[in-house]
Amino acid sequence: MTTSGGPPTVETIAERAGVSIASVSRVLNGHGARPNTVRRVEQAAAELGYVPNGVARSLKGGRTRQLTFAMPDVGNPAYVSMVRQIQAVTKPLGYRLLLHSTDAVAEDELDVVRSLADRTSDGLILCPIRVTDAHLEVLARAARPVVVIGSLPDAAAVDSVRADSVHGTALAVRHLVERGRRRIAFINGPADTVPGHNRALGYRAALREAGLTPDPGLTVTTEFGIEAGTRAAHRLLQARPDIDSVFCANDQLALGAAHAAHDRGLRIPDDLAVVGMDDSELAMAGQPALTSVDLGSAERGRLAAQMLVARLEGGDHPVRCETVPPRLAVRASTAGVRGAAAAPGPATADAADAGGRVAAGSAS
Amino acid sequence: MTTSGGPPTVETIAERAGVSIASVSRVLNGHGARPNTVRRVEQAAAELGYVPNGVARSLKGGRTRQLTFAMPDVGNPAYVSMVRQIQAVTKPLGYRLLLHSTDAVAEDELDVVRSLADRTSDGLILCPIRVTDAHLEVLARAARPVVVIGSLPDAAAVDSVRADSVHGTALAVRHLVERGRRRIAFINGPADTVPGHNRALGYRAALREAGLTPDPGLTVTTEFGIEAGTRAAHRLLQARPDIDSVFCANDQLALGAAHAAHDRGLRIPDDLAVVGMDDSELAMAGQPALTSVDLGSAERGRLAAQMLVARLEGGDHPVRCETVPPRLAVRASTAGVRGAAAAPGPATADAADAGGRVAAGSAS
DNA sequence: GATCACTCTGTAAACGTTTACAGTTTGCCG
DNA sequence: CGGCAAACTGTAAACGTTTACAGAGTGATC
Repeated sequence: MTTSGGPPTVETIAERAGVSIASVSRVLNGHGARPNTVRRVEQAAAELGYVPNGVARSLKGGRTRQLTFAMPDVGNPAYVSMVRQIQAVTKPLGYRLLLHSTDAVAEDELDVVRSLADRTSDGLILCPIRVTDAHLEVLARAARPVVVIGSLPDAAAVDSVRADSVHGTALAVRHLVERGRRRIAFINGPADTVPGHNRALGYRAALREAGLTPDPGLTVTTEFGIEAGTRAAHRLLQARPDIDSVFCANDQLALGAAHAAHDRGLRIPDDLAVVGMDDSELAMAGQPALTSVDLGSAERGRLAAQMLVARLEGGDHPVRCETVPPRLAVRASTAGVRGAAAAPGPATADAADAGGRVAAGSAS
Repeated sequence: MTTSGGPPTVETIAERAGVSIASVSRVLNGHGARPNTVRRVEQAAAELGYVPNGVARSLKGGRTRQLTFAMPDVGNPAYVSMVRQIQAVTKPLGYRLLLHSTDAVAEDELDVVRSLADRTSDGLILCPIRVTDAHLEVLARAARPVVVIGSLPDAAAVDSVRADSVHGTALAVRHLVERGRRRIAFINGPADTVPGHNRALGYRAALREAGLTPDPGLTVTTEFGIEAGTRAAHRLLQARPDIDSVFCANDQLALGAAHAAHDRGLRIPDDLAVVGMDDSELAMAGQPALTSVDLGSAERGRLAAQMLVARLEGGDHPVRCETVPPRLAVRASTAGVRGAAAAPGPATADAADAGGRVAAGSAS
């Protein structure tokens, strides 16, 4: 007999039901058959516990119903929340999700895009650490649709979703100004990255907008990490004890800064207001809880997934480039008004609770 | 011409190189050919940018080189560190990783196992929320190798890796006892889970082992979360102000408890020692940093991946069931010796720094 | 009862690869 | 230069599915 050891196939079912493999396929895909045929095929399939081979299906159908998400670091909470949202969009649609950690090496990023040519994945969501010319070249030839999370030159014919670090930073600085702070320090992450550069831009712009002169002595850059934040804050506070607030490039740094303040006997927010970035769980871990800029990681993931699916299932449409507006989660670390000189508009003291309310920010 | 619009295939290459598709395949897989043939095929492939179709390969080869990792929640740091380790093991071996979030619904877990029959994945690492009879049944029929991260009945013929919550908890309690604490409270997570139950077991056992009588009034259970921890700790400290230390079922609860202590003007570790569990970044977020039990999430992920790969590539071997021993990361939240009556051995005061040193625990 | 339209079914090809087998070439040796 | 072994090459089948096409069956209608 042809139906030997292995798992059942259409052929096994066909034999058992006494029909052809075409009928088996049709019944199983609901393409219409005589009731009698339907019954026999379904019974045979049920008895043998038949499950169609997905690989064969993919080969015939020309698509795998698999999507790939490639990002620098699985551990980073920002990417974790992207994964969660991507799942939320794609799982109900029956897509499987392949996870690829590039470990922040550019060549690995290029390889992921190139490997789309092996037809293993129907589409890709890519978070490049930095976009080089090589990226653009490879993206232009990509064998499958790609959505990039990050900034791309306008010329690139690739869908993308970007955060807005400039306005996100400005949002934080403006908030501190409204709370009456004037000597606003800035602990930045590595400055040689696009977001790092943009944060510096937003910081200076927002200060000037508020009529304040950016003071180079109030900015330090450091690698990311809680302890790095503590060290940087100590350095700042040592050199410039007059600082009344600090904005940090992520929540790790902010929490570290809060620790430093505590070590020095400074009270938050009375003596030092602290604002972080990412609105991760670490912001809630502060005591008091930290105000934090949410650059919309979750939203970016959701959007990217939707755009990719639209590319796959919808017809043709022009290249999309979306910018997710930053939001500010206001918490106790910036509560209270020290000086009211700044904001002549309606008082903002009612926003001083720790409830984590959120204010929309502007997008470019 | 047969080579039309689509991407190049072996046939396209064969035509261009003037050889048969068999030769193309052989050259590309290094199975030996005349130098002249090799040269022509390689040139043709390079010129056309040929990439073999992975789906067709999988169909012919009977394996996809894809593995699936299924867990309840992508956001949970414990699973995140598992993902990272699994990647670390499988990526160098050329496996792709499919991520499946079951959202903690049992039926979804069963479906993942069942869907192994579609041949889309070569193997599965499953983290079930709880193992039911239905799980065992489905696992017994699994079409591909499965490694379960979690506890399985001995009878199950499935590879598994388990944590040891009992000894992990005991490790924490013993540490507190050594530090001179006597009224050791316990904030547990949901008690109707296997780990929740095991923690309760370990807690009582370790107390008795130290000659202390477990006091039901010193244990509370709550859902997980920082704020839940704060509330639970307030309740405990209100009712029993004599408490001198608290062990919490995860770092969120521990951090919340630390906040509560701070609110009440208690100093850590002097007035209240705090120990958490999972050794996540939150433990470092405490001020002072929190001592925490590491149940070995990373190690479990690594082991599970290795076991799965061994099952796939190695020959047959008996079912393995590994238990990962817990470790204690000692930090400042348990520093200092208040009473020396407990540990008559060498003083342990040198472990009182915040350096996060790690002590091995016992495994069953 | 013959014709027709219609539905259902089976055969075979296709997706793109690898590989068993048989056939061809090559080089070597006597 | 003939014979032989070894190395290489091509044809065809196989993996398991879906589907175009043609053929067979069904029922309705005249």
